[in-house]
Amino acid sequence: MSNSKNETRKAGRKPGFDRETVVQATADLFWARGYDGVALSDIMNETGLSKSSLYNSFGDKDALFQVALSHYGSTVVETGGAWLATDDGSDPIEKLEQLLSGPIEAAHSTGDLRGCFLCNTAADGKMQIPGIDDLVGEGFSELEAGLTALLRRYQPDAHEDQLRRYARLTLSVYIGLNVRSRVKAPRPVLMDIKDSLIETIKMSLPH
Amino acid sequence: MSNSKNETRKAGRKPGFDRETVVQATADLFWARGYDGVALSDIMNETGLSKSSLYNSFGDKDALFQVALSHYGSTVVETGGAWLATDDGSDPIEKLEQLLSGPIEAAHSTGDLRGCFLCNTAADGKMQIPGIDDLVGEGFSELEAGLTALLRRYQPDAHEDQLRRYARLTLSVYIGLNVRSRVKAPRPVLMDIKDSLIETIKMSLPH
DNA sequence: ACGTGATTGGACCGATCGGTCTATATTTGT
DNA sequence: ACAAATATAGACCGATCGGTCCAATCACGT
Repeated sequence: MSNSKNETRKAGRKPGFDRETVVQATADLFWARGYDGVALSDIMNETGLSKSSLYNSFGDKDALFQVALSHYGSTVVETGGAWLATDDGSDPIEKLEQLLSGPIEAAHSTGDLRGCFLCNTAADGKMQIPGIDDLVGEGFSELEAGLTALLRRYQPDAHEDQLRRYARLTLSVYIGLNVRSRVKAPRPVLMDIKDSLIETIKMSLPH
Repeated sequence: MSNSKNETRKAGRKPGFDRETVVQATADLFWARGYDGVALSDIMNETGLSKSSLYNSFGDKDALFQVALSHYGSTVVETGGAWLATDDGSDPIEKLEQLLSGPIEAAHSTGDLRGCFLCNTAADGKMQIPGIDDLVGEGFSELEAGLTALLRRYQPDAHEDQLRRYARLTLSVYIGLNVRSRVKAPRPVLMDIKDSLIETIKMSLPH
């Protein structure tokens, strides 16, 4: 008889690793170096797992990448989207400023050139990997929703359509900012982009 | 001495290919599939040249990529920038509309998912390849200059600083648009981005 | 005609890739 | 205690990568 569903209570050795930790390390690798830039041996070195364990627990490289991007989506992107959407009493424009300053400071202050994993993946043209296109789409949708909520808080009287349109504009600017951060575009250029967008929002959604 | 300028005139077999054609084909490959997505064998197949000829005439894979991106810069980007900057009597807003519609139509009408070679390269994180960062920076600068000129034509009275800031904003939006086109973002989303930017320009640089 | 020197195709190379397989270790149900 | 099921390490595999080398080819200057 088989059993109900989840309990296939069988025997077997217990995994000697924490899944979350492994996924996190894998995501960091793919984030920093992209799909082609990461070899299975890199993941083995970083996680301490052997190839068999990786295949056993996650599947092939595509599946590994899928899991990594999914993890990024349910951590960085989701918390980011929620942070944008949350009304914590802060100034919405200030929050927008912080969001856009993120990639700029990452590149110019901390020298972090990873950019945004979602953006990198989208630009990489690796969309044939199963599930990737959906994950990217969902991630961008979450950010869009967060931005829409943020703008709604800034200007509650605006039409929903208009808020969404400016949220989409903002997201596109954010993507462009991330891309240009990766190539170390001069700080004044990036600052201009940030400032002009904020100026635009202020002007288009009068307070 | 017969010869013209520079050379040590020696004997030797003549190259059996047109350099321009080879560079063009190579650029198309790298554009469509990125650095890691193209093998030397792909270039050999596409151009008909053997590995030795490629190494002899261009150098290693990095040099090949460098030449390809440079070619893209001096054709697509340069003519694009010049087209933007030229005052051909057209409506500047209409020209802006055409620019931003480019990636949208490419993805949704012709199914062309190559995006922008410059943007793809920037996002790819392959900046350690010699000369690449400069080429990318120059390309973006050209587009920025073209956009600045375009906006100046739309609103000659605006301050140069403001024009440049909005040109940079436009370029960032354009990059984001290209990235999202590659992942087949829904057409309405992309149209919203385009429309909101144009609305923004109209509002910020009153006619 | 002839030799010099550049061009060319293709064999060849070591390294690395993603992926599989087998032997062994470890845990659980009976 | 024992068998079944799972986890792990590492050897192993074929394919492919970028790059080198060499012998054959060909054009030019003399």
